Amino acid sequence: MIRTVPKVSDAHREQRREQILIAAWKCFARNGFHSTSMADVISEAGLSAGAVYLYFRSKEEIILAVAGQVFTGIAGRMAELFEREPPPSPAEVAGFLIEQPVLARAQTPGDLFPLLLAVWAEATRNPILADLADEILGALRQQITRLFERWESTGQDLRIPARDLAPVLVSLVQGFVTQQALVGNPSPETYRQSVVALFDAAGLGPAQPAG
Amino acid sequence: MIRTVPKVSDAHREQRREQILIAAWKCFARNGFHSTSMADVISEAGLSAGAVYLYFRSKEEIILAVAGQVFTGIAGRMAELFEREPPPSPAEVAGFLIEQPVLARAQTPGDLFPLLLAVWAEATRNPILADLADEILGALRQQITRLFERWESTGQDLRIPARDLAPVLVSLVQGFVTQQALVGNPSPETYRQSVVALFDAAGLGPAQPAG
DNA sequence: GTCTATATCCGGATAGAC
DNA sequence: GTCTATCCGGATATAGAC
Repeated sequence: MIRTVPKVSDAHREQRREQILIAAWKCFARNGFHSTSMADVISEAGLSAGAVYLYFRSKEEIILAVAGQVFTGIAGRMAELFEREPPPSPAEVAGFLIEQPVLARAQTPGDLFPLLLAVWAEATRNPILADLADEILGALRQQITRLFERWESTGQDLRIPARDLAPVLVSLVQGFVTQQALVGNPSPETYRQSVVALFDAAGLGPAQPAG
Repeated sequence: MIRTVPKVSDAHREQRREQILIAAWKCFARNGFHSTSMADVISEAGLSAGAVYLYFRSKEEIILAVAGQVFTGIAGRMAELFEREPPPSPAEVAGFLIEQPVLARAQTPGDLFPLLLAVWAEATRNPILADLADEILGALRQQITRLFERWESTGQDLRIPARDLAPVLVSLVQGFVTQQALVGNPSPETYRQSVVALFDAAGLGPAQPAG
């Protein structure tokens, strides 16, 4: 006569975690990690303290989960670029990355960009996040480097070592995120256009003749 | 028979404030704003709580003072570029800004860059810092724009509106700061070289013929 | 002017009822 | 599994002696 444990278990558990992470995402985007209290997250999630602590051991654990999603979300859309034929030019890669800095959970970039700044700042202090940042940023650079090399292999001239140009391209995205978060401009369209024009002028655009 | 107030007053007062700000600078660079306690700052300054609160009303006030110095320090070295004759090319401006992101109080960039990320993140939440960021970033962009226009006036072709290219250049600096803070590379030399090469290739270098 | 000691508050995490 | 009430540590800011 042993009653079975409630059947909800697994799916329910995942759903609850998601619910909490979405709430935390919103709070962190609004107020950053440190000005957000557990009470804020709990209230936003519409749960109780006891419930939240059943799914996450600590605030730290929630921060790591959210920050991890933000980080990995950035590199997520890269695969698409590898499928293009012919291989995209550096100008195209740059334009793509600026257009789609992240999708992930954010509906509006207004939510995402300040959160990104918070994650970067936190990563300079939290060893676990620092490791993650190292891994993700390394992978992103490597993928960009490979895309450049593929483009070179079609007979184009990069003029700068692919390995060295990749961080420059990453900068263009990070700087855009930073300026958007700080002052709300330039617009993605204007900025993208300027960057693409710069790459075009440098002979790294789509329509450049080989050599 | 009224005793005069101690003569140290003014100079001493400034010196004490400096002492506290330097201590706060160090603490904030190490641990960020929110993980730094007043006890940390007080201990680093070698003073007592009572003394510190005599010169600053609150932790908030200290944060604002330090963040303000960090922000304004960035735009400080720009004047030098305006004195150069002939006007520097965009490549030269970019190279200069990457070399000298800030001098200010930081002995080593290792101290400065994480602090910069902390300030940027904080500015997305603190209205006073947000205003300051708006002001400083606006001024920086405008100065860069003017430098571009001066360069154009010597018969060079920028190909991109000066006003639109300025944020791109700012990005290249912000992205460098971010990547340095996160993973410690690329080196300033390598990065500067790549950026300058990109601008050169785009016809924005020092030795390009007019037209 | 400077120090020590402390009042006060706030936030994270838990215990135990239901 | 979930909620309420609460504990406890730590941090800011102050009071009062010297």
